[in-house]
Amino acid sequence: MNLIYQATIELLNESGLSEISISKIAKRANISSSIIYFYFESKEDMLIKLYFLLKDQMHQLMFHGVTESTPVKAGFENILRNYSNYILHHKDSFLLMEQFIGSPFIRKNCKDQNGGVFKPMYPLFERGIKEGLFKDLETNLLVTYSCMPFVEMGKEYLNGTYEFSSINIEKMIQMSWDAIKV
Amino acid sequence: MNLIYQATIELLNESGLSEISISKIAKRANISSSIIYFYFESKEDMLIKLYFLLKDQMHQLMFHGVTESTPVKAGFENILRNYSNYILHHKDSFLLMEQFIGSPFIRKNCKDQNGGVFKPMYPLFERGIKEGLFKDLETNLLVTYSCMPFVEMGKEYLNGTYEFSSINIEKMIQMSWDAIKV
DNA sequence: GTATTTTGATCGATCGTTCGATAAATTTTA
DNA sequence: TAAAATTTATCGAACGATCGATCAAAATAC
Repeated sequence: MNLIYQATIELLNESGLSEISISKIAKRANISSSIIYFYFESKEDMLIKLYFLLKDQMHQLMFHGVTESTPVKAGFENILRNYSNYILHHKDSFLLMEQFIGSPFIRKNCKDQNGGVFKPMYPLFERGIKEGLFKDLETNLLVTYSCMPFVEMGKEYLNGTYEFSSINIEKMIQMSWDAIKV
Repeated sequence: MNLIYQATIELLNESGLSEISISKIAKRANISSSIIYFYFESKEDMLIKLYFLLKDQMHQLMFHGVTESTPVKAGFENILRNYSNYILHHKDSFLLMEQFIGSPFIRKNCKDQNGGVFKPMYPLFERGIKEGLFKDLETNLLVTYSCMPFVEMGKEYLNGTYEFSSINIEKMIQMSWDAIKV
């Protein structure tokens, strides 16, 4: 099953949702195409399960070492550092998530994921607002100003137009903090 | 030709790149499928030309009323206001651009567009750095912190989870300015 | 009446999916 | 524990449908 996922990730990042097919996945994974229907109901079912798997993996990495009792500022910094490491060390997964998020395919089939992939960060930010650390604005606005620059600069890193060095990452964490602090 | 484009935009926003086909486009536009090959070399050729058309339209709207002699701060604010209006009044175009940008299809076929869709903003930001208004950082970093939150909140607006009111837009312009000012 | 635009028919290729046949692993029986 | 029965995993072949693309003929415009 991991063979199927891996081949799918590769092909999607190479050619995109428009070019993928069961036979191409099977050929890439060196398996028979029919076996995919032993593990999954359909092509769509497989893609959706892959999306949720990658999303869960990302969340696990993002919140590593951060609990409800972690101080807001430390949690904020750790999550952004974790997310940077995710971009650095799981490029395929990161790129594919971005492709999924931009496509109506996921929008249509995954009603659950309202609030986007950064939804699990909301409680931390709401704590930050309560403690008077963050501006008293909509939570999704604060999360967006904190996280989206990392997403975009991650793409530019994979594009070769930005360096994701420790120094640059700390610089960005500071900028994000400045954008939303009171 | 506009019939073709319009049908393509609709179908792409409804079902995505994975589900589109020449015959579906023709059926939606109430034309024969063969005529698409009179105007375009191939399906890919058509999609690429549509992408460039939408990108140019977006740029025209974004820079409306802004020239090289516009003061940096006024230019900055006007561009973000223009972009907000673009999101508000060209939802289909905005959504499709995001889908294109996330897909390897455009990455592969449009080498020209390095720097992303916000490339034309770079000169303004470089002026801002020279004038000592902006932090002396990489231009793409400044542009990202200014614009990407608008992209994300635009998606949340279309999602029904954020209001793109004048007040909120001005609030965001202020936040973007705060993030990158010295 | 020539040039431009549009069509319907049609091509081979590929699509997602199903099927029956088995190989491999596990469980049940005696 | 050996044999039999069942379950799980994999395959290649094949299905009708649709794919992107072509082309000669028809329609339209000038």
